[in-house]
Amino acid sequence: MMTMPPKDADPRACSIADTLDLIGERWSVLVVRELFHGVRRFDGIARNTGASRDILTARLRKLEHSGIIYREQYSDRPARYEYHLTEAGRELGDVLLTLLKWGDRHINSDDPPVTWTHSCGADLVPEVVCAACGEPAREGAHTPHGRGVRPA
Amino acid sequence: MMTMPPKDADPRACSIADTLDLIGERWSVLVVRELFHGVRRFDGIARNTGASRDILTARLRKLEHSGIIYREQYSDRPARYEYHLTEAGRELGDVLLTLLKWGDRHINSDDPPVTWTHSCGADLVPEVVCAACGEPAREGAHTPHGRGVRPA
DNA sequence: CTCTTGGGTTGGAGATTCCAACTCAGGAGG
DNA sequence: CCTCCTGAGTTGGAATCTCCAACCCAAGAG
Repeated sequence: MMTMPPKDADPRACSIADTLDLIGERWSVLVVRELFHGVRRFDGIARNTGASRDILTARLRKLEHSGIIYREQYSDRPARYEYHLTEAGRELGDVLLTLLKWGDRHINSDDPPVTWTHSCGADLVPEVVCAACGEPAREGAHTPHGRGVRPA
Repeated sequence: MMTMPPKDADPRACSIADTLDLIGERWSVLVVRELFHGVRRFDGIARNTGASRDILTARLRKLEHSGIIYREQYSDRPARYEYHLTEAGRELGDVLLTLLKWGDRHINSDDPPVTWTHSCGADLVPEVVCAACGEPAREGAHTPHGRGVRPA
């Protein structure tokens, strides 16, 4: 049976919530992280994330059904698979980068565990900007519109 | 008792994982979302997220201990509180925006439930760029460095 | 004097997650 | 031939977490 929200709840229509329905369970984001690191096989993903194997199986199936990853057979008899990101999965890189930046600033400011070199040569510091004007997005985001908005 | 990883696991040192330890449980991100929408009180957050009240209490306490939110008393007798984002909490806005963008593109492409107007006048489309060169961050992120990196 | 609002706490049921152990198939070493 | 190792899972049972309605208390409204 699907779990239903409490009787008096009225959840906001929201793409954040919808996205978390796909990747919000424990381990899912770390699975995607491993694929970005180029780790493509079950055992490697299990080891590097810390997920138990049964749960990892469930997460991989769900990510596959959600169109975020696909698996490719690289051996029959016995069947062996590698996992890959789809284009939609690769676009989750933006989410991972903002999570990484926050943790680097607020938890590991003394010693960031992983840094990425950007193609421009600099150590990558991701910044979220408005596509229209190029200014930082967060501070200038005002007045939400749409059916997900509530009358205060 | 804290849950321990499986015996054969060797989790990667990673700011993404560390950040998810703070906000990765169900409802936490949606609580932060509500604070960005200006909803500051327990009942409103419960209604708009769909979280049950006991779990919401636990999440609010954890977010508070993590330095992401703080609560301010606006009434004694009976004690009543409003929740607010700290500066660290406000910086999670970048994470929310990338989650929002992904869901808008891949789940709700026909009808995004909430859009934000940016201070420049345009509808906000968040983009993640390299702070050094201004080019998109994701495609150009190569060769990770640091103790969180594994030998393939 | 009852109802509503606000901010929780409690109890018990049900769902999820944990982890070790097991499977099956092929290849390597001895 | 016999055993170990790798890969990709499955299975069982225990521990943990989540759900949700019901309860609590205090103040204000009708």
